[in-house]
Amino acid sequence: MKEEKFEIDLPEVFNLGLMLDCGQAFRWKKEADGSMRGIVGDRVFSLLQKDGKLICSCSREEFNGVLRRYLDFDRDYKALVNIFSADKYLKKATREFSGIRILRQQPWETLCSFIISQNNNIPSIKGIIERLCQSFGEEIEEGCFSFPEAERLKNLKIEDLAVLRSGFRAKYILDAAEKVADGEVDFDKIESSPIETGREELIKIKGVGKKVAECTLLYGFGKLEAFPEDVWVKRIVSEMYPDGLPECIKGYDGVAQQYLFHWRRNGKEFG
DNA sequence: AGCCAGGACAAGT
DNA sequence: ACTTGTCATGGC
Repeated sequence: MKEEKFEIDLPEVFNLGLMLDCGQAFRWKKEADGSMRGIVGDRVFSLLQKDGKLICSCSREEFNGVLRRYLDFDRDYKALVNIFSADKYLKKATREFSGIRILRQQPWETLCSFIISQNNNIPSIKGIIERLCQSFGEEIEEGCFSFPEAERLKNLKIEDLAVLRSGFRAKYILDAAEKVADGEVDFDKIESSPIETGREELIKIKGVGKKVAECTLLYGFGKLEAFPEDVWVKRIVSEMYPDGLPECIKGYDGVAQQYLFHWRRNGKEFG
């Protein structure tokens, strides 16, 4: 099989390694040569950021059809970061961790991943997801498995998921698979509706509360006004923004949240 | 060894 | 409408 390559110039605010490993997605791995290897849908991609270019192990058509959207390639993050700089903490966070973009992952994978994330830590989340894919996904290439569809999971029983070691979350995964596969939670509707509709739909799933719903809407549906509040972001809000979030993030609350989350999680408090 | 983790839920005020 | 105990499991 021939290894295709496609190169493209990068926009200004773009850090591939950071955006793929800052708690949005859980399946990308950094290779020895610095490239990132991961799976989107039923394709394995190897991506390398080098000298202002992105080098992709795929064709131009696949980049335009899959990665351009996944990486939020065409949004002007430079302008966005500039708007955020009106706030002093965001100014620091965006400078220190410049180049984070909000990924647009597949909705089902996003939903399922953040159900698994609840009351859990990132290394453990990655392990559970990896075992989920190995156990129930399709092997695309040697050692690379797709994320199993809701239809694949919906008829499984709790015992079948024991291999995941996902604890109390197993029953939540099954309820989500059932409601999504049966259309009781309608992804097309969520995508084409205002965010409030998505919130109402997603929390119909057992084990999906406000936080998981916001994460799904942000990372899976591109609703950048979604604002997930996990323990870290709650600390940020209570310590730095006791009187409310800054006006400058309006409409892009989730983007600001991602910078602050990563900043705080990497040991920064007040600076 | 014990505490915590990108929470949600049910039961109790 | 707010607070609290509980839920599995693993990482550190």
